[in-house]
Amino acid sequence: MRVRFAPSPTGALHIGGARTALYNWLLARGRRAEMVLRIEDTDRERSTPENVEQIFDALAWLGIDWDGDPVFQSARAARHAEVVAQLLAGGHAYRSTAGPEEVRAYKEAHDNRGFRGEDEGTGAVRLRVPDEGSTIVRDVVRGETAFENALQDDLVIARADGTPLYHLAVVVDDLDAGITHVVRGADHYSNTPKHVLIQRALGAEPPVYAHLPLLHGPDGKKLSKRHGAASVQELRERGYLPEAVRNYLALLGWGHDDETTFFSTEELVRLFSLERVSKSPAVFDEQKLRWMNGRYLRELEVAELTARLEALTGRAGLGPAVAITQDKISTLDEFWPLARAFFEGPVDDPAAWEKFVATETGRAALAAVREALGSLSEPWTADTVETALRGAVERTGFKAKQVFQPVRVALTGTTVSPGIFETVALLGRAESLTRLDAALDGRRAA
RNA sequence: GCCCCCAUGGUGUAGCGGUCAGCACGCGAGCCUUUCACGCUCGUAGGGCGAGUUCGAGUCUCGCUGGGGGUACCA
Repeated sequence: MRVRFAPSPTGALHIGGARTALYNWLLARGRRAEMVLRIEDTDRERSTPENVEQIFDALAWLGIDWDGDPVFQSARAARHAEVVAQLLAGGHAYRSTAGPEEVRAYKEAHDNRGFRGEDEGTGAVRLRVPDEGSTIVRDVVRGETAFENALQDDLVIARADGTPLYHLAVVVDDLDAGITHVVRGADHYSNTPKHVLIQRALGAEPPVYAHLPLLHGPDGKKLSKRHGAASVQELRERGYLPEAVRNYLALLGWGHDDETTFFSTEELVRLFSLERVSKSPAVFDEQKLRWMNGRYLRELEVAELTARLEALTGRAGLGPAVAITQDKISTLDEFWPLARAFFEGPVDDPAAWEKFVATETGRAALAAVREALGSLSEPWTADTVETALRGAVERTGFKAKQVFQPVRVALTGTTVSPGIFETVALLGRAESLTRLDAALDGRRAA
């Protein structure tokens, strides 16, 4: 068994393409079979080196590998030409100058039957499609469908200049590579009878086909940039974890049973089967990905999460901040907004300042806390800080919240931060007192 | 226009002729609580429509409607 993945080589690895890659990969790895990668672009207009590099990066990030060197369709032009010549010689194809106009006219004159041309010895190469019978497409997820040959046009397989067209190229490349299972998007379903027709003309047996349901955006339209993240590159930039993306993507169009939601990659490899792939299109729901990502993120060891965040932000020494923010974030890029105050001082949030610091209770609370913390020496930990702060609360007679929010704003500038005791503990005695004094002096962060 | 596919709550899905139609996200309420989250509890909401087959249909058949895909000398 051998599968192949052929990304659209436009640079971005779209989410739909990523899922197709994943399914192929799971299938191959689960069966100890091979997966080859092919760049389908007969003239390399789209597959620039930069674009191809981006695709490779995205696949690597997702943890999807393949066997052998990637195949560039453009490099196989000679082989394609050879097959075209063979088809011509065998009478399975002919040359015709008929263009779209002629085809339309023919169909109008023939009750919408498929276009049939004359061999003119010049022009584009068209495959001769039988007038009778039908072409059966067998698909693991969709069953069997019969396409009437009489309705199918004699399709162009090579341009007048001899360069091959997609339908011819895929079939030849799959054949030569010994591909046994073609797992691709359902947008190719209606094209499949063409491929089978070419295979028949070549005397070859069709591979096993599996057409995956398309992915849509929340509006039911084809998934695109308008819907937010549309490529795995964007997912990566937004701070999603590859393992979470893999898990989520696997579930878009496939399910194991009625209750399992979390699958390790090993489990996916073991359990995945084409037979359980659903037929109907799915909507990519970033909210659910987000939730799932948060679950994965919280399960990471602090050291591991720290390493990933340091790689992402290019900063070091994030560990302590990571430890107290881990259960508050669901994507990697939610970390910095919560942690920046530890490294860059309080942020400026006038509304928070007005509401909690520039008030009478706020100032009273801060003064009480300044005093309590001022007289607290070592050890300076979340526990000792808590004792001190709770003591201050008691002395003021305020509610805990009335004291803690002003402190939070004084120290971080905002009303949203990690736990207040942990925050004070991490900031340290000197810095905490400095920021408290600044607030008491009415000096707001700039 | 023609051809093909699809159809369970807002979303992803389970079911494979007899279930109180299950699970998860989301949403709502409550609990927890120093903010925001996390976590926990409860709740909300579903088989497009119409026929047929059957003792019995989300599950089988047909029609309709809706959505999607294809229909290039694009991939």
